[in-house]
Amino acid sequence: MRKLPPLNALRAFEAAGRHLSFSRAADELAVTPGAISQQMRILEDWLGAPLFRRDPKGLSLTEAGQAALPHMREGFDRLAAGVRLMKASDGPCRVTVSVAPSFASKWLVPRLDRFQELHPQLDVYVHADMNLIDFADDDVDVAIRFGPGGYEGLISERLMSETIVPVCAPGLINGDPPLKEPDDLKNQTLIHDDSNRDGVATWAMWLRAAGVDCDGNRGPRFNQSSLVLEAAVAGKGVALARYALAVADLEAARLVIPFNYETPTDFAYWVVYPEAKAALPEVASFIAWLKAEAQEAEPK
Amino acid sequence: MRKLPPLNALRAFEAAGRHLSFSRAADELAVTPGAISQQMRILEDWLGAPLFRRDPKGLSLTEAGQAALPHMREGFDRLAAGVRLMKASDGPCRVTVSVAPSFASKWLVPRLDRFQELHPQLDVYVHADMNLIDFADDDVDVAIRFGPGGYEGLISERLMSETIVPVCAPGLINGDPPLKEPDDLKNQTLIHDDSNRDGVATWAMWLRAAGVDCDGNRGPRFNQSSLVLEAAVAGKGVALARYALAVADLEAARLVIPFNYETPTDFAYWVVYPEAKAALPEVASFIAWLKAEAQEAEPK
DNA sequence: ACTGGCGATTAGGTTTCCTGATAGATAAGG
DNA sequence: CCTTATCTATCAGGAAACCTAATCGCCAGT
Repeated sequence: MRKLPPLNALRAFEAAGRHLSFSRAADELAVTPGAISQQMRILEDWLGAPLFRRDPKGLSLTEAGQAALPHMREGFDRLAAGVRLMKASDGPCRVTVSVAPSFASKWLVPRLDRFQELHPQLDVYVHADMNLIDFADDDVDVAIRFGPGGYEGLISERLMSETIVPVCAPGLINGDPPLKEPDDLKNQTLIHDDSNRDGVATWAMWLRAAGVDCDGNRGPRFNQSSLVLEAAVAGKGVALARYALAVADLEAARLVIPFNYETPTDFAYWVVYPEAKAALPEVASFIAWLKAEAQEAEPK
Repeated sequence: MRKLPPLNALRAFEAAGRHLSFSRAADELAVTPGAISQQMRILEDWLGAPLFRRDPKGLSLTEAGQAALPHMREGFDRLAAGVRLMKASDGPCRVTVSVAPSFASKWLVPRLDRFQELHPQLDVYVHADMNLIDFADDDVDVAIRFGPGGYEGLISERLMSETIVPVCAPGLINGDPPLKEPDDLKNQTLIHDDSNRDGVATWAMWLRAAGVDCDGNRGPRFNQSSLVLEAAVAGKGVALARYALAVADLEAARLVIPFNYETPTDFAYWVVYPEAKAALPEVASFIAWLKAEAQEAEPK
């Protein structure tokens, strides 16, 4: 016989432990901080053991709390997934996907209508955001991320790998000055992408690898890859682009690769989602479609 | 932002769905049936969809309810596992194992002191029961079962395979009448084990396979394998035994195998437990130990 | 037709939970 | 040093959730 403490106290603990703050937990659950404080006292009394250390400088979890927190998260995730299954919902239902703005505009959105065709009853809500999202906070079903993979407590499935290529507007190739070989980059404006985290090629790295002796820090910088590409399309200079993002512009001849000097990267695109979300048919459909699209796009 | 219905209603649903009876759910949760009924109404109102079909002939789940139920079970399992982790408990803690009485007495209990040596701080509670148990109802962490495997919604790991052999007290071999070959069984008392489900060799099946023409239904019957073995030790006749259960008596020469005619069976011993239980260190230790012991015992 | 088992329903009481106010403690800023 | 902001703890009172007890209707098996 399963004996559980008051369930609301568990939910409060899950939120408080995740935020490491009673106030933010209270905010999330739409109650006052006092309520959370009381619930935690009740829970700790029930257990006979403390869950939080109330240090003057902030809250932290005891070992017991630390150990239990992931299970609480996973447990409530499961319940939430179950609840969504209950809402029979012959009506339209929604999949929310969190994705970086550039990947959304350059890769995902152009393909979305194909998903709509396959699943007319499903609405996709694209939540474009630079930051990693918290699946418990925001109402996000699945995320697409570019990085090294291996996201803690979540299922990560590799979508596609990526390579870095230089791109520019076609006019620059035979312009004045011309752009025929890497050394010509010394005379070009370099456009920089600051959105990439460590581990992805920068101009400085690329130039060094290509043997071009030149300061790779000149030129305009953008914090979104899509802006970088649009600047390149507008002929503002030469950019280092992630191939998957540039491919549409390359195929439309709005961009060209001046010289083929690919830099593969260990980073890849990943679909990331909490285990419990896979139980929702609409989410499962979307993930399956994503993987199929990526498969098709991958061989280039 | 995760929006959940009243958690108590979900718990009530999980119990009601599992029992397919409001009364039994009420019993389990120690409330009145009316309370369950109300909770279900609240939940269905909240969802805007029915979860149960109230047929005159009994309760059944709607499709939505059916789909959601396993998630509720799993969700509460996770929460329960988390709660157990909270109770830091440097004190002694307990692993409850459900096992058939014969296997308990003939295999598990003789080895338990070795587990105690390895984990002195852990207490093992052996819950011997013929029936399959319900992990949610009873407070059982892990079960050992003899059968075909593949238990729904639970993790099943194969412990060891099994073979069926005839056994008897040593004195019967050269007794009067003697017991030298299968045909001599016509003159012996056959002891029957009724505890085995379909698919495990009976005397009738064994005699037919061995080409002995004889009615295999004579003789005393027991509903527990351990009683069968003890009758054989006492010289009451010849029994068909599961090797794993008889091995201790064979090694001690209280029993012998009159002629080697093994019958392998597709059934095997399995450790079975809910996924969430694996998170508990004491349960994980016990399962690991079980598998190691079985490994050692298996080669015979 | 009677009886027992099961679920639905209602009114009313009990427990749980939350609020709002208050206090203490800390850190940043003037 | 004092102010302000932020955070948690605590308490009393009230709101909301929850449960009981009693009753009804329905069916099945005496």
